[in-house]
Amino acid sequence: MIEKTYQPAEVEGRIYEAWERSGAFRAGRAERRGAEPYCIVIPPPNVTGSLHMGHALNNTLQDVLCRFERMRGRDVLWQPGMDHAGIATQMVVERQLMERQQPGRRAMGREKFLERVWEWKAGSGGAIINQLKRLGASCDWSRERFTMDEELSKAVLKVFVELYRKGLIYKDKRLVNWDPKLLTAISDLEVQQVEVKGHLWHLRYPLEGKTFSPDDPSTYIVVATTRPETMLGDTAVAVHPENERLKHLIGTHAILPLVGKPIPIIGDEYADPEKGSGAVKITPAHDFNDFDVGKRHGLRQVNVFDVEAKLNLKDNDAFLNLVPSSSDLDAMLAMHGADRFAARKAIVARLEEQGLLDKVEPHTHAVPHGDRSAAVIEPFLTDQWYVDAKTLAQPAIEAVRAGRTRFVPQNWEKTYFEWMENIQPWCISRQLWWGHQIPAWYGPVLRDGKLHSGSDDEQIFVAASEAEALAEARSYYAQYAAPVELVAFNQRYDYGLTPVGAEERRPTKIPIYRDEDVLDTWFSSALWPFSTLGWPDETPELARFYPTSVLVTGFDIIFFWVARMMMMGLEFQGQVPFPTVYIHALVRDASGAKMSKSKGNVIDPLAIIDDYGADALRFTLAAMAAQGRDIKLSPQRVEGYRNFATKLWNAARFAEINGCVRDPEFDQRRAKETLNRWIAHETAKTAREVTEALEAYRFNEAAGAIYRFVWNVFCDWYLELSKPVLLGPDGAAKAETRATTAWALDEILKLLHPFMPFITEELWAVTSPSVIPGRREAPGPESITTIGSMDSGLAPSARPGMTGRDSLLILAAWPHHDGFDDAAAEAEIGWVIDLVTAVRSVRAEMNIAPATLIPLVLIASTPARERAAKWDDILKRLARLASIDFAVDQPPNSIHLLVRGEGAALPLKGVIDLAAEKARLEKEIAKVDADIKRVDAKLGNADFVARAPEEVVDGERERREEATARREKIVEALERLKGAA
RNA sequence: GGGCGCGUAGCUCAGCGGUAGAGCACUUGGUCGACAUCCAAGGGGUCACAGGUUCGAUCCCUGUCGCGCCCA
Repeated sequence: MIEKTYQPAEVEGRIYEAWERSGAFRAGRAERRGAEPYCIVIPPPNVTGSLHMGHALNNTLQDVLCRFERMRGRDVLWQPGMDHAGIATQMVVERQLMERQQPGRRAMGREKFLERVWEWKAGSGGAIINQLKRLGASCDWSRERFTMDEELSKAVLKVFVELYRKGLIYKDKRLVNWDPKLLTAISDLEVQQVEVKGHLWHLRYPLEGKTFSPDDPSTYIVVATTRPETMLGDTAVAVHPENERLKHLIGTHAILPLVGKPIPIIGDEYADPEKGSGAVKITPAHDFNDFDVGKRHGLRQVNVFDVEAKLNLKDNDAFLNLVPSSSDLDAMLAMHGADRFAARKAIVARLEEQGLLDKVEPHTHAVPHGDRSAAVIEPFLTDQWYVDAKTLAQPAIEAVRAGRTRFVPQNWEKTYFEWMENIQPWCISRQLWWGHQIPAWYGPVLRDGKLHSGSDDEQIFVAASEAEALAEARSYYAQYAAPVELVAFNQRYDYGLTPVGAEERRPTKIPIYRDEDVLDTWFSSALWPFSTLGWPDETPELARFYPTSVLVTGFDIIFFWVARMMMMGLEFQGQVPFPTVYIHALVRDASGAKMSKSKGNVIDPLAIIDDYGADALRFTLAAMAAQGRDIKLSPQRVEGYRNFATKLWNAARFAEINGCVRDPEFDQRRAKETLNRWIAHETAKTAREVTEALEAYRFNEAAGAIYRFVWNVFCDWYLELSKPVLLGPDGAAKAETRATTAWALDEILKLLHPFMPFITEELWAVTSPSVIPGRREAPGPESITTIGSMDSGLAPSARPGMTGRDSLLILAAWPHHDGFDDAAAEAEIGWVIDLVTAVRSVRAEMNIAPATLIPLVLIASTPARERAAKWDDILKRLARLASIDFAVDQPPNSIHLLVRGEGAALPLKGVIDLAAEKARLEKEIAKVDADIKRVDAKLGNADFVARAPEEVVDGERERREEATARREKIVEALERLKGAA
């Protein structure tokens, strides 16, 4: 028996286990060896992550596609896994150490720390995997991958080495986005620009050769800056070359206040004459724009901060170069080690004392913040590894232009092109421990027959392994007898030099050491579509599933991930990683705000699943996933779809109660009963709609089609119309209707399964247990022979007479009805529906009590009379009629109806309010008149008749005829009513 | 400043060159054995505004206003 109510919490876990045990999620199932492959790689969630609504949407859509294609017979691989989230994970573990008052990362050392990270991962990492399972994700978990897995790490090494050898990876000293809290570089994409209310300080820089006087503007130049503390690193002042007011100063020098050294005043278009004072200070080591200006003019780069963004002045050769000693300088040196914000205050104060502060304006500007640490990012001059993204981007751009990869919706192409065409070098090194350590080793450089070393001057050996790196180094240093030794970073300059002669010293060993840094997590994610399939090995999976079929992701990740997968896929596989990228919306809260922890407006998908079931959540997300718009999620909407699940459940119960048991011999196309032919017709139509919508990634349309079919067609009409037969005497018609009901329900379960996998699988099982095909007489639950791996743990409700399923629903064949169509059945049942609806309308309007049975008179053609006779029972029951009679003319004192062009009347003498009926008819006439008027306006327009397509004009003519006929009948009815009154 | 998108029923959103749709909310009535997580009926929209293209515009184009996001 089907339970009275559906309990998602009770069912979902059991069903999920059954799927896993059956092996249904697995790619490469033996019976699908010859099937077309279908592959989606999951956007790997962070190992630190937990399921939020964005994941829920993203994975629901992927699961819908995978289940759909799996049912269509394809060999589906939904490749799951996670990425190692370098910064986030390291932060989590460090925080944990701190909370437990254990030694910090640096105290325990790299190796120990990494052990701890792995321990953490084993313990509390990857919680999201189980959460995905609760959502119903049908990933092939046997193939789960992690970006730090040995195999995937191998891929990372290979890619790094190859790109390095091609010159597409290189080391460079440039400004990076430096996080002074996490002490690492981050990429442009990990920087969030935040609008901050700050100030624009106008500073006076005295001109060389003049005696500074605050009262004489000709003795100084005013520069405007938002970051006065960087002035210690200024190496020029720039003015626009066409700035009439200031251009005469170009070529002269200003004296850098507090430092006292002259810096050139240069002409550069970067200085906007309209902004600030028209002159800007140039600090190449602390500003991206200034860096470029500096390159153009050959300016020195003076870095005045340390890695924590504290003033670094003592022993700073670049800063102290050519600086005369002074009390100002002493004061500045005394601030060595001061935080940048404290330095700002102190410097501004000192400038003000000396009359060098011109003015201060409030100024709102964008300040870069680290997306993980929230610290203000410092442009910082360091050596880092870069990928030549510009070169790699070219084929990736071309692939989208040529349509080898298309975006759905297409307009995201623009975003992709926009970014790709302006792409910057990709900084891939991170000063972290958790991640793929860069396979680069350094040793002293050989020049003029001597070994030189120093942090800016080293020989680099890039190799896939330590052994290879050593081999390379040995051949490089072949002229020395001294052994090449791998040493720790802090021993990198230890040559153990031995004196040979008076001058010469020879090394007793040559140290090489490995780069301490790791790679950006996205570097490994970029390889995901092929590294997870086994590359660099030539695995059968790689051959079969690459390129993958589609990528499903959010737009926020186009730059981070999609673009990079395109680049790497094309470079290393020679093919795009996916022909289609489906970009879905962002999930927002009910009022449209982005969900965020700090706003406290997060809707937890797991809480929704607890309250309404996973199916309701999935259906909601799919139904709202219209292309090109964000999803504003409200629990109310989920509740509505929970009700939908309940509706289906009850329909199945109704079928069961009425003995609607599946008959494998039954062929709906040969059904004899019109009603059954009708539902077959409607089912075929719905199957087409759902299929076409899913093929076009129109999830909301697919969901809408099945929703309407289940509720408004199957439940509201088919089941209602079938009741007299099902409740009536046994016979061929009843048997056929039972079989049809069971069949239609099965088709519904299949069509709905991608959206609501749990309840459909449960009903599939409950309505007929999985048994070995051919074993028709299932004697009882205990002795059912289940298909080995398919044994389910599903509700064993086998009863005598039930016939077995060939498989779980998840592996059942998707409906396709080869264009089955029955217009005659549609006409007949449609008429019944319309007639019942029309009568109900009148009853409601006339306030006729439900208990009152009323007579119906049909003024209609012979076919309608036949139909009426045939549907007599139904019509009486659903429209609550006392009798159905026939007449040539409308009887007096009756209400007039029009159903599919034919008249009907409800003689309601004494029951109806004649005045009300008169008003109703007049209202209808007005409606029809408006209709006619509109059509006439069109048809009266010669241009319309001449230029509009023929079928449109014909349509209008037909409409006019119909409307006129309708009008006549209503007028007639009205006349009769007046006559009677 | 550059780019993308949105403004349709009270709310959330579909739709889209040829008579405006759904869910929720609302109103009225309903418990006949699937379902009150339900059934039946109903009200409610100059499709932001102004021009233009067209035989015809909610839909295409331009502009205005309002809102959001991304990149500088």
